[in-house]
Parts: sequence; C-alpha cells; structure tokens
Amino acid sequence: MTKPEQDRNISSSFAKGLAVLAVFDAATPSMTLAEIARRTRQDRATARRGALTLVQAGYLRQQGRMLSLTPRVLALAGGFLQANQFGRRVQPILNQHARKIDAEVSLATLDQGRVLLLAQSTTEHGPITYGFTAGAHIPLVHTSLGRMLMACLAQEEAAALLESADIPQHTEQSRRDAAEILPQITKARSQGYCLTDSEFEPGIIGYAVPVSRPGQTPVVVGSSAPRGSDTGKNTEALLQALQICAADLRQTNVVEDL
Amino acid sequence: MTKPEQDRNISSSFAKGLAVLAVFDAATPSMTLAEIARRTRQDRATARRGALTLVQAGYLRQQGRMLSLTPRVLALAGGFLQANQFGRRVQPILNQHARKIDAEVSLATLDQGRVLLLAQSTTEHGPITYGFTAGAHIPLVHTSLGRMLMACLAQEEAAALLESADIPQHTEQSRRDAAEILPQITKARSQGYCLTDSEFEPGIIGYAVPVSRPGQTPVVVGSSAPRGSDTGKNTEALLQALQICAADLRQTNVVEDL
DNA sequence: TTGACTTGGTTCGTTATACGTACTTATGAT
DNA sequence: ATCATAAGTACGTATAACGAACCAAGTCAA
Repeated sequence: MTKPEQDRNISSSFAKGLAVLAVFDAATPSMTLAEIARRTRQDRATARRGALTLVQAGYLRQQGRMLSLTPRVLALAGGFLQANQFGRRVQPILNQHARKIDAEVSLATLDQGRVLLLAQSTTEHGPITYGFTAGAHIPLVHTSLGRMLMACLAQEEAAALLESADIPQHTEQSRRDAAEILPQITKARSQGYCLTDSEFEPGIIGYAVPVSRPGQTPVVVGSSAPRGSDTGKNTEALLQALQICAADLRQTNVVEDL
Repeated sequence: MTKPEQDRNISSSFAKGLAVLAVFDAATPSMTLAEIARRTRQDRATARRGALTLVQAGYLRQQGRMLSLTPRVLALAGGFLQANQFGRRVQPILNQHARKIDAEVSLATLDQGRVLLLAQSTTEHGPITYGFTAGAHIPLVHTSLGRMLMACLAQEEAAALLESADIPQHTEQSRRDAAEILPQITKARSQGYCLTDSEFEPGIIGYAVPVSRPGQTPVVVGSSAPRGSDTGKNTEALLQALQICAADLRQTNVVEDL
C-alpha cells in the first residue's frame, strides 16, 4: 500500500502512551479521558488504554473521572537529576550566587522549542518569585532566558525557531514583531548576554548569560530584578555575577552533555 | 489456553516501554541495550524497541552504545510540581523553616515501598547536604523520614513493608533486626515524631514528623543535624520547628491528595 | 593465534494485541 | 423532559509487537 514505511524499530503503542503522559502539563494538571483523547488526537479507546496503563503503572491516579499525575513521575526526573549531580554540584552553585546578588537564579535549556527550567536557586531573599520549578516550561520569546537560549543557536536556527513560535502579549511592552525580536537575539549572541525589560512582567528586568559552549546543547543561567533607580549600576554587577556563576557551572562539567 | 486473562484495557507494550524508562535511576544513570534488557527482564529485541522509541520521543539519548536520560524527563515532573503548586506554596515553607533551624528540611512520601523525596529546602546554611534532589529515593529503614512514613501506615502494613524491605548496614549503628526496628516505628506513631541516631550517617541525628493526616497518603517532613553537646535542647527546638512546618504545609492543602 | 562470550543490529513468520467502530450506560446541564 | 458530553463494553480485523535465529563486531582468556 501507500503506507509510510512504518519503522519496525519503534513501538507505536508505546509512543502513543508516552504522548498521553506528556499532555499533563502545568496548564492542564488533571483531565478527563475525553480531554486526553482530544489533546493527543488519539481515538478515545486508544487514549483510554494508555491512561489506564499509566494508572496501573502508578504514574496516573484516577479520582472520579479526573486523571492526574502522581508523585511517581518525580522518580523519573530524579534519575536525571542524580545522574547529573544536580543536588551536589549544580544547586549549591546556583544558591551561592543567588545569595550574593539577592535574587533568584535559574538554569534553563531548550526542549522542543520551549524553555525548560532545569534548576533554580531557592533562597528566600529574592524579591520576586514566579512559582516556577524545575521542569517548568517558561515563555520563549519574551524572557531573557529564552532569548539567550535562541542566541546560542545558529542565526538561521534561531530565526526558524522564532518564526514557528507563537508570540503572546504578556505586557504592553512585549514586542510582538519577530522582525523586531530577531535583532535582539543577534545582539545577545554577539555581546554574550541578554537583557529584557518588562516584556514578561511589567517593571521587571531579565538578565541571562550562556553556560554552554558554542555548539553544545544550549544552556543558560538568568535572573531578574525590578527596575530601580540604580538600575544601570546593578545591571553591571548582576551580569558579572551571572558570568561567574556560568563559569563555575562550566567547571563542573555537568552541563557538558545535556 | 491457560492464558492469565490479559486485560484488554491495558497496553502491555506501553507498560513494557515504561519499565525501560524506569530502570534509569541514580544507581545506573546510563546503560547499554543489553543491560536494559537484563534489568527489565525483557527480550533484547523488545527492550531495544522500547529504548529506541524513547530516543525518538526525546526522553533518552544515545551516545555510543550508552543510553541515558535527557532533560525532557524533567518536563514530566514539572507537570506534577506545577499542578500541586510546589514552587509557590511548598518550597517557600520549606525554605523558611530551614533558615530558622539552620538545616536542610525535606518533604517525602512513599512510592512503591521506597522513600521518595518530593522537595527539599535549598538554603546554603545547612552543615550537611547529601546531594539528594526531588525525585530521589532514599533509604527506608534507617532514616527518620522512612521510619516516620512507615509509622503513618497501619501497624500491619508497616510490618509487612518492613518485612519485605532489605536492610542494609549503612553504619555500625544501623539496626539490622526487623524485630528491633518495628518497635521504633510503633513508638514514632504514638509519639508523633521519629528520631534516628547514626543509623544512616555516623554522628548524624535524623528528625521527622508527619504532615499527612491519618488515612491519607503518608507524607512527612524531616531534617537532620550532627549530634552535639546541646543535643537534648536542640532536639526539642528542632522537633517543634518541624511540627510548625508540617502544620503550615497542611494548611496549604497541597498534600491533601498525593 | 584460537575460541568462548557479549553486544548490537537485522530479518521474518507467527500470533498476540492494539485498534477503532458501534453500542450502551452514566452524568450533567438547560 | 431533551440534548450533549463522558465513560464503559464488546468484538472483528488488521497490524504491529514478539522472539527466535541469524550475522557482524568487539572483548577477553588461554
């Protein structure tokens, strides 16, 4: 037939099941079977089998007709975090610098065109907290982390990614034109850091610098602070602190291969 | 035939694939195909299909003949953490009390008979850090967290769990006899807290108190500190702080249903 | 060197199994 | 009541997962 040569090395049922697990994100923490089927574009019966299998495996729990994730999914992430020594090597560095600059410091990478938060300092001092956690997806085009990540890519890749991304309007200052944003990315790449001003949260300036070396999987660290009177002076200090943080992280070699 | 009546609602291929994903834990962060097959007790060809599917889905990466987890698994955990407001509600509470008592505070639950770390304060002050992260499995029988978790179960359940658990010898002080440990659990249940002394790390005292209400899924918070001259006085203060921490967590209602 | 062993990859016939349609039974809102 | 949506059940069919058998390449010991 005109069948697209189904790869015998790939288990399609497994792939479909994984898709079911993956639809549970921050936006939709608990869903009905019908909803899962719709979002995964799977047949209801198929989605149901996948979901019930996940329930039996302990990754989903069913209360009434709603399905939601169980803590067991954390164990999957735990494997990654432990393997890469996040607890022992990464987190201390983030915390140390966070305390120094008195603001939250975040480590992020790209995951299927979205910004994936890998780790985050969790000292209490920071004036702002968005409530993000490791594993959270954050906006791509209007955050310093996202733009710096795109700047880690080659120009064409960044342009393509930006093109395919949707551009929401978080604040009045959010730039909405890709033609206006791309130069910002180019600039970030050449100067080695990225600043955003009020494009995600009004009055908040975002700072980000790269951690990964050119060619590697993009990884960046960033922070944010409210715009104040001494912003100019602070910017200098913050960026410098982030650069040191990035250097410390590079030395651990844990971000070598993500 | 004598077939064990395979449930038509469960996708066995999917379940097998999940098993492949789950073998990647802290002990074995990267494995070969043959190793995966052995540990999952699957046919080599079957394990290979599962692993390749995971690679294609982006959860595993292949370098040479070694397979390891990608950061994408964090996104799965992120769904759970965001859904339960860990970043916004849980983490701040843990940090706050950690700072007060100047030690790491951990939140844990039971997952298939093992202790699963849900979250952890990450202030830098604490004198000791084991490098555990959210999603890590920690010892069950020789930690205060583990024993307090067992104490949250009914006596028979706890006994059964203890019976089935293996009892390693982390230190010279590690009690190795279940008949000696069970009373400790009973005691923890009746007095509402649990202490362990040097059974996991020499010279370290572990403290834990329950968070969940009786009947709910067991959840506990705990901390640890080196044994000092003023231990007795500290114990009082630490336990009290943990109790308050637990009460604060209860008020958030986020641990209601895990 | 040889030989025994492990690993990764491929092929392929068989059969188990996942699929999806169709139908029935809840649930809930208007 | 009706209409709409969700969940559960059943089953015939097509397919896709299975695992045995195979080859090739590497590893280690004798």
